[in-house]
Amino acid sequence: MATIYDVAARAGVSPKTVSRVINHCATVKEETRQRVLDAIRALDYHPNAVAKSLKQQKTFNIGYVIPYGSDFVFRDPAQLEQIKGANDVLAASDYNLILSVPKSGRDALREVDSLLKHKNVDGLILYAMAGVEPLAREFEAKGLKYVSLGKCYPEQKYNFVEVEAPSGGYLGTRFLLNLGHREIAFLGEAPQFLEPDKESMISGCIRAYQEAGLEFPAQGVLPGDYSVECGYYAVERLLAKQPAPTAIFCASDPMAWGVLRALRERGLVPGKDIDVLGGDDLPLTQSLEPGLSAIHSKLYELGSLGAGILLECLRMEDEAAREIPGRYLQSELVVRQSTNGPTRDRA
Amino acid sequence: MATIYDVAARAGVSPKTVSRVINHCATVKEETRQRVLDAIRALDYHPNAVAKSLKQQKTFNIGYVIPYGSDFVFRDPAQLEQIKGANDVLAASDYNLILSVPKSGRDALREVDSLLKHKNVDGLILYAMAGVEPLAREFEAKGLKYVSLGKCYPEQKYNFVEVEAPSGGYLGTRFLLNLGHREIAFLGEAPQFLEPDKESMISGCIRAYQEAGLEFPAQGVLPGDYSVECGYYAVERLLAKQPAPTAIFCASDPMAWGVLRALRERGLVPGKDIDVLGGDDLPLTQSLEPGLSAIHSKLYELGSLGAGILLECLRMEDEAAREIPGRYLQSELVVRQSTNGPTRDRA
DNA sequence: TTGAAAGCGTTACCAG
DNA sequence: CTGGTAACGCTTTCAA
Repeated sequence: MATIYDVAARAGVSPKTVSRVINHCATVKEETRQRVLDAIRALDYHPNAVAKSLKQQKTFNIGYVIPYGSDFVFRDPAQLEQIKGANDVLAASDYNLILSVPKSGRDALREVDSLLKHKNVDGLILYAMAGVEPLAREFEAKGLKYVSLGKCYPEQKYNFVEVEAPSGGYLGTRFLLNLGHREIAFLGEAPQFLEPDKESMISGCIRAYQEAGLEFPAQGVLPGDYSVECGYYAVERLLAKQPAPTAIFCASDPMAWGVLRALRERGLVPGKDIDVLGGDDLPLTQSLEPGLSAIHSKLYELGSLGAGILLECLRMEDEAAREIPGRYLQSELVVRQSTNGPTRDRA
Repeated sequence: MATIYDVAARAGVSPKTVSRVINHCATVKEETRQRVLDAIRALDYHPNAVAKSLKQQKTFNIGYVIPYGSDFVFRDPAQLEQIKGANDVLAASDYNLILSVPKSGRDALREVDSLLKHKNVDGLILYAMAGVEPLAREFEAKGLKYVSLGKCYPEQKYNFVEVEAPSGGYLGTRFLLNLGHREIAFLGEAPQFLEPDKESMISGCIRAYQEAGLEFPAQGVLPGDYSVECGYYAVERLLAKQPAPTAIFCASDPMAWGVLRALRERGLVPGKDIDVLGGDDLPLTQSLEPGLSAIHSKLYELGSLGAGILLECLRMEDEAAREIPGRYLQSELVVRQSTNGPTRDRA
């Protein structure tokens, strides 16, 4: 492998001049520049990234840490939308994406250590979920630049991007109430996935009821784990409620898919016999026919914005970079065929 | 940040001795070893991976290259199973996983360049699909260690792991024929996804027909792009065939999901009115109720075995490492509720 | 506009 | 069993 010295020798200049040419920086006489470029081509020279890293104390690697086990990550389409967002931004930059997902959630700390301690990342994207606070605190203590997807602890003010779950719940519930629904069943988030004190989608649902002057049916809420199965198996219990729900609002799309399937099997047609509203509006949902109405959570943007902010951090000088105010992403309602209001003649 | 010199100074030894302790290699007197360990702890010292890389000409990074655009990758559960397999193996090793997925398929070469040329990976996992041959040839020319998931070109003998598609097609078709089906519709692979000359699932289906002494209904084959939509929209054309198919065999699970949905909407119950067989047996399929029968393709193993082979390569001496014979993964049939044979009284 | 030489933090050859 | 010292390949201060 040719080094910068080989190039310098062949071009009859010093390594420094070659370096200047490579980094298109300084003013190099056009003629020498050409000579150097020729030598580079002739030797098929490519600068060694590792050496450059050592010198510049910069690796051009960014770690994307999801401290929750690979089952959770690779089989959840919502996770993948976030990763995709970050990937696309980083692919357009000079940075590499090091994906750090422990096989099991219990190995999380060890994984992160290997990235941090050995300092072969310049910054981190950290997926936030219950239990992540110690990690975030460690990053802060060590002065490591990071941005979290979701808040890592309630008081976090900086360096995060978060989908505002309550506002999604509010939007969806208001919509269903306006359609005339009075018996809505909710398949919400499981407490163990939420940061303590994090406001859930449900709190937004409650607000919508209050605004409408109605009492929120707390007994109509079931916790869910975001999965298809969970939605599928929840239907029996949801339908058992008295009075029977005329609509089901799910905190995630996969749960809604499971609900749709279970309803069909019971001969109930979504959007006709009973309304269903999803909570992510994932690409797969968008390609389903007939369409599932959903709260569109900007998951792709969560990832891309997070990566963008981190890159910005890395460009800034150290001190200021620590404190980029957190950003909230608002959800939007996408109405498709699964929500048409309660069936009058069925009530 | 403390360096090895700081530790050496504090422990009153030379950097070399510290190095020895860190790498648990040489024989260091227990007492000095303890002194060094104390110093390491006291200074919160962590070896710098970049410096180590430079010295050892080894980065401990492995690139996972999918030269096909992030839409394709992050929204295809089958891709993700493969990545998960590789991730889990690498997570248990000392290597980091650098995920290299261009935003658009057209940027593929540029992406790979940045990894290769700057040599900050020790090896590559390359996902093979139509058009990947030049990349593989380049790796070989440069002596870069890689393993491909799928063959990159027909004559490839070494360094690949492949799911044997024809044998899956054979298994599934034989099963359906044995159930008594005579009118089977196939939703196969799209030619643009296949390496030229690669045997498709369909060739295995044909073999099953031949063995049964039946003629393969070539007009019953539709190409698919593996997606849910594709399956959903194909149903109309599949059902239009004369005589009407009693079973639909899909080359991928997502296509089968789309088919199931479209059938339900037409009031046809899978496994009763018409049989459906999927081609991947993805985790999501496994969690569906009632179950979709499917050819279980070992996608997770594809990724994990690929990563395992690459790690093995990296441990070997250069010359020999280039030629690890390719491995084929056999699929298995998983029978669930969607395949029960043709309905006699409907024929 | 260009170059000599030091240094980034390791590892490793060769002495002691 | 341990230590001086030269690499690894690049950047960069300072001087010419």
